[in-house]
Amino acid sequence: MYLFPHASPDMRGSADAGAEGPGRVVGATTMLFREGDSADALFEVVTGVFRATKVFADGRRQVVAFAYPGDVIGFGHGDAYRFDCDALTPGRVQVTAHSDIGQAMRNRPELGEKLLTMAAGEIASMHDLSVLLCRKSAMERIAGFLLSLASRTGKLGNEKRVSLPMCRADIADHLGLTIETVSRNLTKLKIRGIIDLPGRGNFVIRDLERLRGQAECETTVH
Amino acid sequence: MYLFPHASPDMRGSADAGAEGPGRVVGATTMLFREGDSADALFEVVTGVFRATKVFADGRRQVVAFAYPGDVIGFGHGDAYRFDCDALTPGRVQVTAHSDIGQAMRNRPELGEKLLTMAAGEIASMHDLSVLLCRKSAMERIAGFLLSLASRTGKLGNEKRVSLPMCRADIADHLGLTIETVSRNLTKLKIRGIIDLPGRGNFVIRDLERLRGQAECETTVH
DNA sequence: CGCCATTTTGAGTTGTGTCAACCACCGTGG
DNA sequence: CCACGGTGGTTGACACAACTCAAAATGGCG
Repeated sequence: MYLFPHASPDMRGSADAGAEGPGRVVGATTMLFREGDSADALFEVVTGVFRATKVFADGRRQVVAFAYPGDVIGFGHGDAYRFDCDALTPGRVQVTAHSDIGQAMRNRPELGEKLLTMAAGEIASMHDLSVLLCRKSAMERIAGFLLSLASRTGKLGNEKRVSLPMCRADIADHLGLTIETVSRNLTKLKIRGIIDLPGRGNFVIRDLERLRGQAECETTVH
Repeated sequence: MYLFPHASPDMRGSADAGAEGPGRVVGATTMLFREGDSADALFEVVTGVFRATKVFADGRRQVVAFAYPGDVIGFGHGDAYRFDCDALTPGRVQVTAHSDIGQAMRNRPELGEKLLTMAAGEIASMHDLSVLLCRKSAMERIAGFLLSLASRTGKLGNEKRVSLPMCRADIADHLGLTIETVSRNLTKLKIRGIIDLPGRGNFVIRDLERLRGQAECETTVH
């Protein structure tokens, strides 16, 4: 789910060292990069929410990840970026050129191991993500998604308003569902009193335990 | 799909340096490691086919990957392996202790970048895998799987017999389907004259172009 | 207030899963 | 050599979750 949930303090230190000033300020809908652009920098999200999207020839779209403060975007590409990335909200990103990272690694070989460990963690979480996408029901995916948003914004508790800056289409394309299915399941959670939907762009967890239950295994898949 | 399709010559060189002799010979069904075992080595497949499997508490099973000669297994774990790995056929693996890799990286900092590039490739291919699992129809997945097997065994052409060393359950658990769906779609491909199934453990591509067509976009998903 | 995009709701379809029976292959043992 | 049993694969009937198409409702904004 996260591009880089495992970013280690060392990594962030190196990013800080390589970046100039307080980071780049961007407005909502600003593109950080497009698929095919020369991949020459890492972006660490300082504030705001970003969206990584892959569009296929036949029009199918996959929102690869949403990136929150602390997440790092731009790793896991070759010479060129493999997907688009833009801002869902105004925000700020710390930019580090790839060349600076190579430099830092030559100076501090142990940094390489740190990065490698990070990458290993990322690979493991992608394995998990594959499994989840491939084997979970719509309700499990949506409940799990809401939980992950609450967790990442530090509001994993009852009665706290959590921001939902992405539209239904983004959620659908992230979870491999349609907007109708997303909407229906959100409504179902609301009717059951598990969440509340006070206007667009927000939700409230009313019953965390039951939401967790929905994320587990509502229906038997396989 | 591949655990390590991007293994660079340098990487393999280092593996050779660290391994003793011509590699370890294993029989079919030999376990290389189990989930939870202390993750202290990398395995590069020399001959044979290996299977990486993750089993969940609720019994759901995911075949994370099949590894063919040239693929490397054992990367992307933390201290402990995150899934089981066993041999589908008799084979041979080159073993390199993790400690030797750290050592080599300290001596040759550029090796770290190589490994990092490998890891980046792995992350990218996992992104792709997520997309495929999440958005492709059963037929697209199966046709794509057959194509990838043919490609990896160097038999990507018409009328060549390709080995299919894994059982239907393995294919199903790899592609996120049931054995019945796998079987039905294989039969459908056979009826249409696109493939042939001459006894267990093999298949033949009769019409490569049409198989590619099936892998693309048979039915509209989303 | 009125427009437009987004979201929700409804009705019907369909692909894939489930359950169950059947078949084919293959090694074993009489 | 053949009967047997077991494993793995195929086929069929049916159910249901999610998709598709369509229309109505809501919310934001000028």
